Amino acid sequence: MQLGELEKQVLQYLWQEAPASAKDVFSVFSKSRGGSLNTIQSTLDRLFKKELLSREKQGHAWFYSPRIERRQLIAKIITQVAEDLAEHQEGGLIAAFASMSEGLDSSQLDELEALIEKRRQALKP
Amino acid sequence: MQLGELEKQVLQYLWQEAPASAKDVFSVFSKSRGGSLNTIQSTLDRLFKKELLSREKQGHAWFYSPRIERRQLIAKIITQVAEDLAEHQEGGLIAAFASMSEGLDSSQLDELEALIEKRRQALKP
DNA sequence: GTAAAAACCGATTGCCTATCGGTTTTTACT
DNA sequence: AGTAAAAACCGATAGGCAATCGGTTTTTAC
Repeated sequence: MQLGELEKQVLQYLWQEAPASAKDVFSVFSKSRGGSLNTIQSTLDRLFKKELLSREKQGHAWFYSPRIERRQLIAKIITQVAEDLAEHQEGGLIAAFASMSEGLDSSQLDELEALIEKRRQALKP
Repeated sequence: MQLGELEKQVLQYLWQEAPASAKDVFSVFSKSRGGSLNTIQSTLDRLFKKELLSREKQGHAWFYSPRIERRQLIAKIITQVAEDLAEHQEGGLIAAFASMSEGLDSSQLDELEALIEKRRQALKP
């Protein structure tokens, strides 16, 4: 899943504020970065075609919302990267964890253990 | 760090077998995928310019080796992805872990805990 | 010193994002 | 219903990067 810079920014915005129309997004982005409404529109369309956004007519205009949570997208991309580069017998997720764990310090390991515990609770019932 | 398909394959090869010359790599790749020696050469060159490979003259030809371990590269790319997409207050690494942990089952959590333990030992002094 | 090997250079193609002008379709109002 | 405004849609273009490879220069080995 390859994402351009503007696509990422638009996604970020929609995770924070959805649903939103092209015009809505444009009115926010035009201040900080200029550009035209059409650019935003085609970016939304590209994200829609990538199935990262859903859309729904509300009155006149399309309103877009993320189809996938931020974390799920991050996990998806990361898993893919790991699968692409890991040794072939290794599973993507565990390979990714193994790779990253080498950069953690003691307190981050604590945080990570807390995450594991949380996840175990979620799996419990 | 954006990598093309051939670049990834060449890296994979070099992690397994280094140092290697363009000709070495070519002789392996030409069988499975065809292409010309020059293509391999410019791919090695691109990876070299990206500082993912080092090279050294051995006799006549350049011999290339990875400058970075497989896991380090995976970790680097993953951290970058996470930083790009995480909420801005969140740290890249922990964000990445948090995202991925949601996809793990119980036995994978066990594996992960073993990794943490191993990492703790490594930090010990 | 010359022939072979390898490196280097430059051009081309193809894919994808970003950009935006212009046209068509839809909506809303009188 | 008829028209004006709004929005969507279409198509073209530019720019960046990987992949590809032909041709030229440099290096090496005998």
